[in-house]
Amino acid sequence: MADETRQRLIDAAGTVFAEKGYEAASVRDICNAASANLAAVNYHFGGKRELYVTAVRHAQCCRQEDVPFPEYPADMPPETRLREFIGTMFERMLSTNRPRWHLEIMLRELARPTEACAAVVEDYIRPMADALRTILNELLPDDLSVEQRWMIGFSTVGQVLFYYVHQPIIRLLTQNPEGNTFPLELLADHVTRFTLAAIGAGPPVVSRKAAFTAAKSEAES
Amino acid sequence: MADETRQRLIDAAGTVFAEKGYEAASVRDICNAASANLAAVNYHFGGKRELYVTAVRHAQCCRQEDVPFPEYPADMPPETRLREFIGTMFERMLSTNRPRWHLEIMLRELARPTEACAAVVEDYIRPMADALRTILNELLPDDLSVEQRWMIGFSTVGQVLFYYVHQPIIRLLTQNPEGNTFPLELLADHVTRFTLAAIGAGPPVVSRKAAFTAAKSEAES
Amino acid sequence: MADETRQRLIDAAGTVFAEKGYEAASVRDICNAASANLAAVNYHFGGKRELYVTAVRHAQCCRQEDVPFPEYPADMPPETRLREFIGTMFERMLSTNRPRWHLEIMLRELARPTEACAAVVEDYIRPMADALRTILNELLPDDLSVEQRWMIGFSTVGQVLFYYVHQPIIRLLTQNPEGNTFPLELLADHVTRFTLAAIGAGPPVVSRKAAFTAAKSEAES
Amino acid sequence: MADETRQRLIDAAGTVFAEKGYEAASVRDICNAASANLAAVNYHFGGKRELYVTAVRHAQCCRQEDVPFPEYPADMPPETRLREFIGTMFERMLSTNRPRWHLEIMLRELARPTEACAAVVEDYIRPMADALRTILNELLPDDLSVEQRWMIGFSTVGQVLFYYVHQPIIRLLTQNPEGNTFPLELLADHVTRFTLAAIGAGPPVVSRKAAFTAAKSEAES
DNA sequence: AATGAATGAGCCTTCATTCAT
DNA sequence: GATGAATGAAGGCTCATTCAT
Repeated sequence: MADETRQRLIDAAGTVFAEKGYEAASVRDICNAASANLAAVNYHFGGKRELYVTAVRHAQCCRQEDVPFPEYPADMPPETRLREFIGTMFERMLSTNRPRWHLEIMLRELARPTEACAAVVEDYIRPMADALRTILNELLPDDLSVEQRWMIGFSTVGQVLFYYVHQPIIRLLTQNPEGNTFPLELLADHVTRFTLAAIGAGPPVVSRKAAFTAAKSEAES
Repeated sequence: MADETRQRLIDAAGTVFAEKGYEAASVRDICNAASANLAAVNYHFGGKRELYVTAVRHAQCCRQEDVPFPEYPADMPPETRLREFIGTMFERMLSTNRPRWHLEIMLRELARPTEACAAVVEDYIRPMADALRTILNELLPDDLSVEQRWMIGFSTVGQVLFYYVHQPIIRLLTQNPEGNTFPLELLADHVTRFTLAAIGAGPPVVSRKAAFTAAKSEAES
Repeated sequence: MADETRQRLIDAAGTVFAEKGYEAASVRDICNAASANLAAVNYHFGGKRELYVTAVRHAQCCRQEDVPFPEYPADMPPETRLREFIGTMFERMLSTNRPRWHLEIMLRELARPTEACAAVVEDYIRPMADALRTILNELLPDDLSVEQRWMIGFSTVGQVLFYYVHQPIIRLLTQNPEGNTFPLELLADHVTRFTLAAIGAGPPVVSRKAAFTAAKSEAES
Repeated sequence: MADETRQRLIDAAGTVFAEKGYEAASVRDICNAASANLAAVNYHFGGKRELYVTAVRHAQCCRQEDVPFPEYPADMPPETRLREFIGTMFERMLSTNRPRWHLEIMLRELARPTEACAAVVEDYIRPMADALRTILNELLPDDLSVEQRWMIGFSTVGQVLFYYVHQPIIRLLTQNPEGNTFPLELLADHVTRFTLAAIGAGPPVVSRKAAFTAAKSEAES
């Protein structure tokens, strides 16, 4: 019963924190949502802040289990692995199968970090970053500087995250007030091709010979 | 004196709201920061919420004046104009000349929209989106679907925004706890080249013939 | 213009005070209702309290002018004059011709007296009491004590006031939620006859030989 | 301890509300008077308004228990029962044995009804009205209209209530600034006799043959 | 003479927390 | 171990009032 209440509290906290943010969420709401006593939060966790940290930690654990990064076969080409990686990221973020709050609360944390942030980065983000770096290293020349590698990685995940973090703007801009504007697979394909082309590991995202070719030709002539 | 207090209040509100977020910011703090009376907020704006909206509106006005988009000469090639556009975005976001809160408060708004969001999008974001689209249209073939155009645009600005929104993660990941890890010009160059290469309008960001070439060769053989 | 604003302020104050009571009425509401500046109340009257007193004073003046007590012809029998007196009281109170607040504000004052009360009693109530006493004195024997005279007077006006002060209860009790349950003339007739009968100056309000007669007869037999 | 604080709060609220009225009474005052925490009101009652309603409800319960209407013996003549009824009313209202606020708060409610009023009327007033009607029915002929019965009842209780509601005027008029001007028993006797005489169920309140008799004689002659 | 700006005190309410049981 | 009662601090807001113009 003890752990049961504790767990209900964490789940409720996640939902409420994710929806309203840390400050606007009240322990009353959380306890009501968890059908728990008002004092239970302080009893089980010591306070609101600690409950928040616990909820964030819990979220990241769950998220990792939910949509784990695939184990790539040794012979899978890096382009395909990049596609898998990006596809998994999108799925983690935009998939509506699982409770949204697991991700929401983490991204909230990442955009406006609190004491729980460092742990999230180390336990959740850095593994992802490492996985991406491993893939990219296979696609990139060896003589790149560390900064360049970071920037290429950021350009990659920046594209993905944009669709999550700025979903509201996308909806307003495209005047598509409901639902995910673009199918997940389409997005994953696009970002993969965009990235591969940018690093010279694939064809441009647009089929026609574009301005660059023309410009280069001009310069050559 | 009338407008003076009002303005001091807006500035203080911006700072505090940007730093703590809407909920955690207290009218008392704002009034103290503005050396104004506690009741001044209600007198001048009608309430906390209205002050917030006013501050957001003010931020977007200022930001537009601070770092206006340049008027491009008619004969400037679109590649250069894209570089200018991205450079201006980075400057707007990461430049430390002006009070940070102007941008902070807007991005906060865009990630977690309130009633002030729609106005920001229409007045501030959409013009930027239009400017970008105009540039990209010159670089892209005519037969692209609307969705593809949006996605390419999002891939472009997504890279830029990542450096602002996820600054905390970048610092933690690169273990560079202070300052902007990368010089603005470097970032702008990178994103421009990344984007141009992705749409076939420029060379890859990495000089060496990368995996793609190899893969293509394999495929050709 | 000065006096004009002043007068508008008094009228608005009367309405608002009558409707909400002294505490619940705000100078803001009053100034808005009077289309006057927020500071006008303090400028013209010195403060909220003084405005209230002024409004009460004004109300009592107007009320007296509105429905003045008639000048009785010398030969009018006291029974008729009592009927006139009671009729005038009812008219003053329940007549809907004039703005209600003139009376409302005064009765509010009388039930829960403030500093304005004494003036109202002396200028408005006492003359009425004197008029009533004069009438009753003609109907009553000379050897009555002062207390008895007061009590008879109170029994008379108590009946009248009940219909005003406790109008809400009357509506609830008689389950007649709207309007004045009884016509003014009917009420005035009833109270007059009730009073006259009580002091032995008229027949009982009920025609039939009632219990008293029977009881007396029994006692006599 | 739980109910203890609650009760102290109700008592204090009653006193303060009765003295100052709903608006002018502050939760702070009430909590201080009850030696309770400022937040206790919201904790126990949910808010100021609810505390007020609770206090009114409590007042009416207590008042009924304090001075219950007597059970009349079957053979008690209706005149005596009327006297008992009026005496009880006066006792309920003017008796100084019990805290004044029980009644004050109820009469405040009845003169200026809020949401608590309907309950007071149904639970407290209507039983009294029924009791009075039962008594009067025995004294009145059967062919009276409903309106006439109501008016006679109102004339009766109007006399009684006048002494309570308009106590301040009575003191000012009779220039007797302190205490109850008239002994309760005297008042009850007076009102009873006044009423009985009015409905022809008793002798006039004044012994001497009054104007009516004279007038009647004149008319007869 | 009259007003827009500003003030400080006070309002009710909600908060996270603590404590006795 | 777990909870209902109670707390003190702080919240946003409205108030009547004052002041400089």
